[in-house]
Amino acid sequence: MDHQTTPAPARLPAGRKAELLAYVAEAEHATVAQLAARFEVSADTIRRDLHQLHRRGLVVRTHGGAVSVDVIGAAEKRLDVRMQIHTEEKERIGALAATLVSSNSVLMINAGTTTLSVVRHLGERRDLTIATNNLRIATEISPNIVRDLYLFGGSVRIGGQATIGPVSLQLPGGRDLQLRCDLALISVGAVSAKGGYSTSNLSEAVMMGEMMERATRVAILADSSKFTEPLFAQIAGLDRAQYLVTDAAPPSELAEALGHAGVQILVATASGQSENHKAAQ
Amino acid sequence: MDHQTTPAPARLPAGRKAELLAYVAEAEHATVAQLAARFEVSADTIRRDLHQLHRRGLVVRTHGGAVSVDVIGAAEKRLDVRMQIHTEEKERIGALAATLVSSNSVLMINAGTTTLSVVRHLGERRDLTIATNNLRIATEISPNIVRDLYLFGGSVRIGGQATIGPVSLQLPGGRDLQLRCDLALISVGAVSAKGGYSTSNLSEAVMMGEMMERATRVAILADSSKFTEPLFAQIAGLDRAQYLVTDAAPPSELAEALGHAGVQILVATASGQSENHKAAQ
DNA sequence: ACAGATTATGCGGTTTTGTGCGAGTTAAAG
DNA sequence: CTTTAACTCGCACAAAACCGCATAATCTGT
Repeated sequence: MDHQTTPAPARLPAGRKAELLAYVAEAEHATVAQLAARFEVSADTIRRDLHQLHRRGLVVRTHGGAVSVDVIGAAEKRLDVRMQIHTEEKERIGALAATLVSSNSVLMINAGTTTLSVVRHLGERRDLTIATNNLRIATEISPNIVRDLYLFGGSVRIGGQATIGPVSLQLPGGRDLQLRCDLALISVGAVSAKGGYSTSNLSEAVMMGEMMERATRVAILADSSKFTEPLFAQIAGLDRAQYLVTDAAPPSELAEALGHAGVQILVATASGQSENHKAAQ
Repeated sequence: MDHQTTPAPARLPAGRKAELLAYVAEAEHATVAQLAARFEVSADTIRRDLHQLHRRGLVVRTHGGAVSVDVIGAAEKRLDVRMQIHTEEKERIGALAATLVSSNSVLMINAGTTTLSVVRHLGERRDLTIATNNLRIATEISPNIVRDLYLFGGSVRIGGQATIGPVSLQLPGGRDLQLRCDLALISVGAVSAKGGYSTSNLSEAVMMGEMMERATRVAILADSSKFTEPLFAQIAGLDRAQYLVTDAAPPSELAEALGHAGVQILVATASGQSENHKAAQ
C-alpha cells in the first residue's frame, strides 16, 4: 500500500483533512511526523487536524500519531464482548457522575456504556433504589449498594443489552404506577446548541425523555465526541438537565448555550489519576 | 497461532499496546520477556503497557506476564455455571425440551437454570419470538435464532438473574396488551400428585401461572429431585400442562396421577434418547 | 471592492509523556 | 534458606504535545 498518490501541493484544509482520514483509515495507523511530511505541512497542523477528527470520532488520537477507529474497534471487539469499549474517558465520566449520587436516593439510569461505568463507581453508596432499562446493570451491580432494582420491561434490543419500552412498572396488583426519581442519569448521542440532546434511535429517545420528565434532577453524560450536530431524534432541550458530565470542556458556543440554559458543566479531568492520557490503542 | 507478522518496525506506543493486547488475547498468556523481545522494547515498557491494559480491564496482570481476560472470563463462566448446579441431567432435560420447539413459534420461558439450558439447545431453530423474565436469556441467546425477544419488567430478584412482575408488556402507546404463546416452558420447584406444580416463591408462582394460562401448550421442566412433597405456593394442577420433561421416570403414584391428568411424560435418558411414556389410564 | 472579522498555519517557548537504566525490594523456585 | 527472576521506584533524556502569538489566507457585510 503505497501512498505516493499526490505530492499534495496547494489544497484546501478540509480536503486535506479528508485525505488524512483516508490515509489513516487505510494505513490503520500513522505518525504525526509521517503525515506532516506526506502533506507538506507542519506537525502542529497535523496535530490540530487529528484533534478535530478525534473529536468527531473518526479517528483515535494517540501519542505520536493516530490509529483508525476500525482497528481499535476490531481489536477490542474481538475480546471485549462483555465489557464494551470501556475507555479511560468513559471511566472518568462515570466516576465524576457517581459523585452526584447520594445514599438512599432513587435513580433512573438509561442504557449505554457510559452510564454503566457510573454504576461501577458507586462503591460507597448504600440503599439505592434504581430503575433502568439496562440489562447489564443487573449483573454488574454490587448487591450491597442497592436496596431495590427495577427493570423496565419491553423488547430487547438485539446486540444491545437494553430493553425498549415505556418507563413504567406494573407490579402484581394490576394498575400502573406513577414513578418519580431523585436523579436521572442519561447517556445521549449528541449535545448541540441548536438541537439540544439527541440520539439516533427514536424509541430510546422516548425512553430517555420520559426518564428525564420523572426526575427531580437530570444529569446528561456525554464524552466530548458527542459535541456534534444533532442526531435523528431530539430528546429534550438543553435546559431540561441540571448537569452535563463530560471529559473535556465543550466548544464555546455550546458552553454558552448550556450556561444560558442553567446547566452546570462538570468536566472529568485526567489529573485525578496519573493514568495514561487519551484513549490509547 | 503464528506471530511472525512483523518484527515491529518503529510503532506508535498506542499501536504497540493494541498489538500487545491482540497477542495476549490470541496466545491467552504471555511473559514479559517474551513480549519485550517480540516488540523490541525494554521489559519495563512492557510492564507499563500491561499495567495500563490491566487498569482498563482488558488483560489480567500476573507475575511474569499477563493472561487474556477471555481465559479467566471463561473460567469464571464455568464456575458460574457450576454454581448453578449445572448438572448433566439438566442439560439432557434442556436438549429434550428443545425438541418441542419449532421454528417460527412463540415461547414464554420462566426463570431458572433448567429453562436456560433449553435455550442453549435451540441452535437449529429460526425466527422465534420469546417472552421471558430471565435476564440470562438476553445475554446467552444467539441472535440468529430469535426474531423478537421481550423481557417482562419488574423488580429484579437479588442474586437471581430474573425479574418479578406481571406477565404483560406495555409497549409505547400506553395500553396493556393481551399476550398469547404457542408454548410455555416452566421450570418448577416440585411436582406432586396431591399438590400439582409448586414452588417456594409466591411471586414467581404467580408469574408461572400466568405464563401457563396464556399458552396453548405447556411443558413443565423438572428433574427427578423435584418429585417431592408440594412446596409453599401452588402454581397449578397437574392437568394444566401437556408435557413433563424430566430425567427419570417419576414414582408410580405420581406417574399415574400425571397420566390421569393427560400429561405426556418425556424422559431424557443418559443415552440421549427420549422414552415416551404415555401412562395408561 | 474594500475593511474588518474569522480561520488556518507556522514558530518559539514550556510542559507532558514515553522510554530506558540502575538500585533496592519482593515474590517464586530449588 | 538461598538464589534467581521479576517487580517497584526514582531519575534522566528525548520526543511529542500544548500554549500563546504573529502572520497569511479566506470569508463577510455594506
